[in-house]
Amino acid sequence: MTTRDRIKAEAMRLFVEHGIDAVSVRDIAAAVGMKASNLYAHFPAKAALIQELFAEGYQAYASVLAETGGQTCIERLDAMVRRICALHDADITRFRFLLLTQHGTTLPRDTPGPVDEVQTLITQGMTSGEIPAGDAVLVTAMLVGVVIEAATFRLYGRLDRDMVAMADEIVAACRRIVGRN
Amino acid sequence: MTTRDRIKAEAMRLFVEHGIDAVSVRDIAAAVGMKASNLYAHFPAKAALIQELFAEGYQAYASVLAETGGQTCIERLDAMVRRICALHDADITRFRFLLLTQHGTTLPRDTPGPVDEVQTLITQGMTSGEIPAGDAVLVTAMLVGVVIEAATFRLYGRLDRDMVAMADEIVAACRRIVGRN
DNA sequence: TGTACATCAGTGAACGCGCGTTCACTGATGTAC
DNA sequence: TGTACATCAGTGAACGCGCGTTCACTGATGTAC
Repeated sequence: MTTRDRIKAEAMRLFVEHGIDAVSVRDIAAAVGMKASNLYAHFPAKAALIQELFAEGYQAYASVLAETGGQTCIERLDAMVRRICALHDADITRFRFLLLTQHGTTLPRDTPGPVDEVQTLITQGMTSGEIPAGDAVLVTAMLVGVVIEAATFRLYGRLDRDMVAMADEIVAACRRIVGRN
Repeated sequence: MTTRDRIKAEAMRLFVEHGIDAVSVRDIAAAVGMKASNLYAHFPAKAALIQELFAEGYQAYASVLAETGGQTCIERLDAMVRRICALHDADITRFRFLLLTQHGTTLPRDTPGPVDEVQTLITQGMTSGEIPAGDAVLVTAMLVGVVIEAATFRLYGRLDRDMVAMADEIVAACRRIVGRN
């Protein structure tokens, strides 16, 4: 693990624990075991570090969705939900970081995010007739909301099962939302 | 409108527009048309102002849910969703503020929030058998997620209809999630 | 084998800045006699 | 009617602080001759 990666890991941990604005570059440096000035040998600015963490995390979720296969749209939707659950459980800190930064950080508008992957799938399903026609964007919003909020409840201790353990119920709800149960 | 209320309104507007940490007490004072020092005649600290805004907004949502009537659980759930949609459309800035502060601000743990109102309803419905048995907390999370994410999509311009205009579709999805469509 | 040099992660001290907050003061307005 | 006083929203200047960032420097390690 390179020094650069250690900085990223410690920074994300601290951001999640205390909030982004409450963590100074001195805090991050101390967690890594160096002085703040040396962070600037690895990142041009604090904002660049945050941006990189966000973009990578967001990208990871988008990639996992983009790679998901399946014969029918419903099968693909099921698989997407399950893979997101698994990805969440594998790195809860990252999920929490994305949750924390989602409102406020802006991304390059051209790169498709996780939401776009779902929206594309739903739109296809409606076009082909596999899914009952409707407002594809609204349906996408509701699907995304179901997964995110379940994870958020887990984050704050309202739910204590892993996302993977709840995946069957979440998948079932998603199927009902799109109208194919 | 008292000076105190003007401070609260301008502060919320600025917080939503630029993010909480990016808005200084000088910014708020300038928006109201006074000097920063005079804010302290109305609020003991910046944090107290934020706390008050959050608590009031959160409370408003909880109250609206608590007051919702209806014969059956499903009727009450429908009504809750519609009232939340209306409340959202009536003050989008407040919704956005709550969205922004939800991760990071902590509330007095004893006061029941909007989420608790929904959870109580779902639990009752499952106990009485009106709603198919299941994990009441998970179902609550998914219901909350559906509404919040639809509003979030609207906030970021992915959806451009008012929440009230989408209420029928949202209500239908909620019914399917609880298993009574 | 020994010496000179290049590389490079990391340091220490300092910078200017804007932050939240305090406090003695002002000046307009209302009230008592 | 005029004077003295209380009230109170608002001001101006200053405070100490921690922030992000810069930069000349250090000291260990590897390499060439």
